[in-house]
Amino acid sequence: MPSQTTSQPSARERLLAAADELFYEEGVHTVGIDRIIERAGVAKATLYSTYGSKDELVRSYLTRRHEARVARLTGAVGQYTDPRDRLLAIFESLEKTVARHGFRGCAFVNASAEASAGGAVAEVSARSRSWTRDLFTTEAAAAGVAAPAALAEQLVMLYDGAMVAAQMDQNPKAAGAARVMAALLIDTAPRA
Amino acid sequence: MPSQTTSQPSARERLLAAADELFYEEGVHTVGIDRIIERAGVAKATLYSTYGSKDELVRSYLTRRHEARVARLTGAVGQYTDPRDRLLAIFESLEKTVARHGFRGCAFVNASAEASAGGAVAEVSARSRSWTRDLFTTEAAAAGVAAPAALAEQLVMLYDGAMVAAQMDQNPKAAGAARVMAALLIDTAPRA
DNA sequence: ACAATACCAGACAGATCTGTCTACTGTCGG
DNA sequence: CCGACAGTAGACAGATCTGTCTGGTATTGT
Repeated sequence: MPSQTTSQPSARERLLAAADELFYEEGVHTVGIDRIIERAGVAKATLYSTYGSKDELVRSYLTRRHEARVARLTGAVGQYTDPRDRLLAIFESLEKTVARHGFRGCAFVNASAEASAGGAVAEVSARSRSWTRDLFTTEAAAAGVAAPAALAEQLVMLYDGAMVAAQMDQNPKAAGAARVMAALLIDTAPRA
Repeated sequence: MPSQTTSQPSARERLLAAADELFYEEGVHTVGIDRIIERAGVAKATLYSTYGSKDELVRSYLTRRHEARVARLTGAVGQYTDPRDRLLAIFESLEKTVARHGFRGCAFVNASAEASAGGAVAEVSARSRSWTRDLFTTEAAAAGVAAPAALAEQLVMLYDGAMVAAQMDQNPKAAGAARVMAALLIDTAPRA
């Protein structure tokens, strides 16, 4: 049980918050352990007794990013009942995400760019992408389209493309353009 | 003038070829100078007398990638005369690209994920993306659409999204799905 | 009161990375 | 024939990175 007399969060949480900011802003490889413990205000030994290795901290960072995405998207989708609205809500949420100050693209794509093929990064990324695709597939099926998996594949591509455009071209309006394309695809998709 | 008595390419070209392979496969930050000179069969001093720094080698690597893209896409587009075919030819070319063994996503997106904001990577990436967007815009205008820049923005997003999907989901068929979506967008875009 | 726990500060080892420097080798033009 | 040049091999400096270890401090449960 961590001490909670002070109002500060536990060392574990401070470490994860510092890692989240620094890894996302500057890249997993660029940011060293020393930068993280300095920002977290935590001793190096505490990091290693808590997370064991940098690789495990990276895994926790991506897992946290995934959980944040799940919360964001399920919250957005849950605001509506109409299946078409629920699908478009994902893109509305994306519009807010890419407009946030400090947006720097998809954490999973970025981390995968610097990680080796079979490691923790690939594993968590695959899980997160699979969850996202399933969300699209479920909602597409609820919308009554004939091939929900195919529509989901298209919408995921728009989702990814919008994040790349927002990051690389510093153009947050890309997400709105993706939403418009998504509406077109949803409305022209053959129904069962 | 480099010596050409042997059939080997110059040290400069061997270095660039080695850097291209290794940087793309494993990431700019992960691959050290020693790995590159070892694969190129070149002395370390030669690398530094030729390129000056690792950063300049990275810039040359990305410039080479950009030139390859220009050659690939202009070649693909040039096979057709009908504006619609010329636009779709870009996606046909993409289908071949992502199906190639060792495809690992967009070199510019990947390099940007590990580079700082204002450096050589950002500069070359911006130039390449601008060229690509202009290609789409020019062809969209030739196709007679009312808002060629807007259609180009959409098509670039599909282009990026397909590369992300092909890389992250190991799904080369994503590029074909992007081509189908592109055709829909081109055909439904308002004409002038 | 006291042992366990959680944490901090920082030295340290060992590896690795970029970039420089020295010394040597082969080739070619004049 | 010889000086200029391009390149090789590898030692080296200096920085940085991960991970370990020592020693000290404060809080907590019993």
